[in-house]
Amino acid sequence: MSEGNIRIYSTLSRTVEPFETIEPGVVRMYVCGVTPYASAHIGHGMSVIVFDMIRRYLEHSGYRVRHVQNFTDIDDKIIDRANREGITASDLTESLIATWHEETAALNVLPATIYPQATLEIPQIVAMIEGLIAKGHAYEQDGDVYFRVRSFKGYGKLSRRSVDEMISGARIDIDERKEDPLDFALWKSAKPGEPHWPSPWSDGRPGWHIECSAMCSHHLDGVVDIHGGGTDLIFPHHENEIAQSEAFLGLAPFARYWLHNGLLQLGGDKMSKSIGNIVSIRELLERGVADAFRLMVLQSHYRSPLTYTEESLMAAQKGLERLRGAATASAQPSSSAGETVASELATAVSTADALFHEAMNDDFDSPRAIAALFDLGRAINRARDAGAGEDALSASQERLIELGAVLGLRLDVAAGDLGEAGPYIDLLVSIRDELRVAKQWALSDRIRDELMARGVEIADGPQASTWRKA
RNA sequence: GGCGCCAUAGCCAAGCGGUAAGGCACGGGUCUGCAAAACCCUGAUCGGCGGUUCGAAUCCGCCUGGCGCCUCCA
Repeated sequence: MSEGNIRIYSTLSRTVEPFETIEPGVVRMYVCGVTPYASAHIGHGMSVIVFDMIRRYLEHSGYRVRHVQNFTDIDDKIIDRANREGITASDLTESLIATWHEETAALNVLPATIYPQATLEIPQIVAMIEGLIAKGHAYEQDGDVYFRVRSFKGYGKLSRRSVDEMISGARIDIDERKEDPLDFALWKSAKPGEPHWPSPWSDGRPGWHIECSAMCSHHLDGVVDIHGGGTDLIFPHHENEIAQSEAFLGLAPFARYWLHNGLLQLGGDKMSKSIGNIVSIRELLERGVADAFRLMVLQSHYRSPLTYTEESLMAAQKGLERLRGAATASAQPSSSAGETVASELATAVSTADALFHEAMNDDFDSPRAIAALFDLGRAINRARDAGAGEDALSASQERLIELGAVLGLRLDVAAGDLGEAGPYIDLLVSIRDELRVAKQWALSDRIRDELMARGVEIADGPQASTWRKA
């Protein structure tokens, strides 16, 4: 295993650093989840796939991963949407959270260890705010509580900006109740009709940011190894989390490695709910291209932005089929290859294995790792064509499938799962084989074409034909 | 205005100091009754201009063109 050899780029240092965990063999990973107020789009899908890949590789490398992904299940947008639909905020969020679990599972994302929700952690949040007030890092004002940004000397270290420069940016709300325009809300008193929870300052709700600090402390013992999210969260969200957590805990760094995935672009712009250029995860699932989407995402480095196009999705689909073909192809009936073929294949396996791990250890370079998988796939096909035996072939295919699984790619798919149609297709194909022996080309071609039109692809072998779901 | 990122073959995309991975598409070939799949062959000097270096796609500067963030955002 590769534990101890991994290097990770951290946004905090802007450099690649050796990965060392707080506790040996255990990774505490906190990834910012969604605010469930609308259905999830493929940008969320990309992020969740990226961190799933990272988590899988860490586990593959021998670590135990405590993976926490939160839901920020109370905020203005949730309240607005719930009011418009005439349901409660929690009805809305519970429904969307349930859907989230279904959809991410369908994307082959491993479940996080814990999925905390802001509204179920109010006591921890209140306690943290009290602690911040006690230490002079926060203050109450008419039932609201604000974080005193200038009381935290490290403010701006993640996003690399200084408080004085931020002042000049004219987009900061001037709020008379704040001591300083940069201060941000930790607790907001409820307006009439809004959901609220009791606190020493008012019946109200937590501000954005504080829930993540509180849940991190509660579920991962304060400091974490990896803290992740999209690049759009660097400022203000993660900057504010650092301020809150480090001010509260009185130690730094609160997170050792800050990982940020590049954003998915659509039509040249960032896909965003507010712009409205959305492709939902559901659409992807309904089309049956979830695995192709994962391959598309992982064929680009996680830190780079990625533009989603139909063309690149289809290219990934073809690539996926290629890998699956190599992973599941059967040996030729007349396998009589010499030892040269077997030993060349064995060499290809160990080469691919080494390249794969080398790439993944280098800041999770999945594109390079996948290139090694394609190389292995070619070597397998080649060996099969050269008449490699079942044993040599299946050993290498197992390795290909295992490495694919480390990335969450399902390469070991059954040749054709069309449910109850299977036996009937088998029948048609075997009749067609007899027609072919009788050189009844017109009829056999017709069967092939008709099946193809119904999503079944036939491949003629030397002995018999095989079929698979196209 | 501030902070930051990016620009590699038709498209997507690795590499980040020693003479360009991989995928898709295209073309040629092998195999096949014809196909499909598979396999083989074929394509780039890395946005532009300077500089550093024995040597740069990789480092520095300038320019051009994109993009993200600056309190909604994975």
